[in-house]
Amino acid sequence: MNDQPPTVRGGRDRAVPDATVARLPVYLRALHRMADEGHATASSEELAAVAGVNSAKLRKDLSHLGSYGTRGVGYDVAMLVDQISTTLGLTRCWSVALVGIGNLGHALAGYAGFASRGFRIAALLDRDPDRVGQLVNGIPVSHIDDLPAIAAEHGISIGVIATPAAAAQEVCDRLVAAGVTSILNFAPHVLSVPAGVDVRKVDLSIELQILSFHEHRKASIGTPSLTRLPGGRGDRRPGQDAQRRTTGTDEKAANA
Amino acid sequence: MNDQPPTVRGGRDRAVPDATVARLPVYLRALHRMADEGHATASSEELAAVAGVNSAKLRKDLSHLGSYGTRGVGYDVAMLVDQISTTLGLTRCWSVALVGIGNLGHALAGYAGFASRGFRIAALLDRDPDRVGQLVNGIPVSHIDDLPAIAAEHGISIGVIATPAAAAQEVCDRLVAAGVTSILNFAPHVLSVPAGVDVRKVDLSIELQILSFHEHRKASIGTPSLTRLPGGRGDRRPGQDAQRRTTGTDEKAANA
DNA sequence: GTGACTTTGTGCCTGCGTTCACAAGCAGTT
DNA sequence: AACTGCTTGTGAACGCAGGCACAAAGTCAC
Repeated sequence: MNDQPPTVRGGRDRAVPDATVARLPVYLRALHRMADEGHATASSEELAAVAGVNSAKLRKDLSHLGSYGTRGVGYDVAMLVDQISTTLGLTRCWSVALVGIGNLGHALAGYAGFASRGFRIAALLDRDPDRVGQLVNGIPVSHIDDLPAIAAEHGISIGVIATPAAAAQEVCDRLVAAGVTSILNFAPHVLSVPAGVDVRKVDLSIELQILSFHEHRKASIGTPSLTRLPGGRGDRRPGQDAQRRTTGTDEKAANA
Repeated sequence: MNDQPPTVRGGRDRAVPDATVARLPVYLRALHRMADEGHATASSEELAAVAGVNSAKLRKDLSHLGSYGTRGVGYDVAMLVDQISTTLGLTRCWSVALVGIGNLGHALAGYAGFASRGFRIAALLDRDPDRVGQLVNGIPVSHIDDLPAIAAEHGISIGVIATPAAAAQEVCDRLVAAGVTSILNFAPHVLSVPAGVDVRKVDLSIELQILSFHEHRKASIGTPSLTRLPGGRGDRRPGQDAQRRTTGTDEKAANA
């Protein structure tokens, strides 16, 4: 059923677990922040605090990339940035095609976080003739029919789907046909793709529904007896793991 | 260290695992779709196909809510919709406060998927005086300073942060002070919250970076020897698990 | 050069999540 | 009423992930 190892093996024998890959971007952000604050070196405790994770987990994650720390000192911030960037493939610039220039598409086209991480939105695509030709954030909107030519011209291998659910599968098929092998899907629809194509989904309403579950639970058990959550003394704690699994999730797109 | 069981226990003895909770919204969407297509009943195989998961996983997930299937027949679609909705707390309407009316905030304010799932955006908030008073999607933008009054008035317990990273923690603190106990964070910043407050994060650039990793890997191992992925015969397969763990996510925000 | 201190890297254990495989159970037919 | 066929619900096994605790290994001071 599953003919590929769950954790993707890289060049030689260094297998980077999916859970680790999902956290590397967080570490990268933390490192950039510490570099801005003037730190030339950072211990696993410091980094873990900024990244919102356990220090042992961080060390184990980084150990999968190799030994880039100095015992007794910590990690060299600049070197670690390079190493993580290399592992994530961020040393080059990726051209991205964004399909669906509606409400969300507009926001994504203008999202600064993409460009700052080396992702260039090379093409905006839509089906609506009225939108074609418009300039969005300085980029002209092209018709979806022109996708093959545009994808070939810019060497696009990553696509973002921000269409309504009904159009998502067809757009997905077109992207794959145009050579796209990684897709970020914002449409609330389960995509089917050939083997070798990676799909990640972001579903905004699902996130709210998961929060609703917890809120509902808190409300129902909070009313009768326990007035407050057990164990909580009101002290702060990083609440960031509250994320992925949904997103959980989760990472790999192994074969069928 | 962790004084609360990892899987949240509901009313009596039915513990719903976090991974299951994260999938319930997907099942709910699949059920709505099948209802629209005229199915009064659905087998676990059919539902699993639409939801993009393993049928055994779906059955085990649903078994945590109780026995609502009929052996030899399948699940009653309408009853299952009710059951999942009740579990997720979607039988009532949740009022949501959205902070940060920039590019992304505009898109979120107009996102139809929220309203259709029972989430009402009761307030838009921003710090910029120029934005205050504007109508966005028919909702007036209020100043962040008015949050306490607005939150109390509408009974808001869920907040969405769509501000720049630099403002996220302060906004988070204000939301918590105003009584918000569940937060959906789009800002690329790790939030610290008191115990009892749930945080889920959605980081758009992280998703792309994870795709970049896989793309980078495909490119580097694809060139030398293996021309295509192993095991892939080009046939379709639902590639949706490729999601959550980042996003995943993951779920719980237990105590510190 | 030696000692004390700090921090990394990792072995080990525990627990959750996923999947297989099958018994239990219900509907429809004869 | 008994039988056949189909589907659910779950027991059991397996693998990944998280976290503790410690040995290895480096720096700094003297």
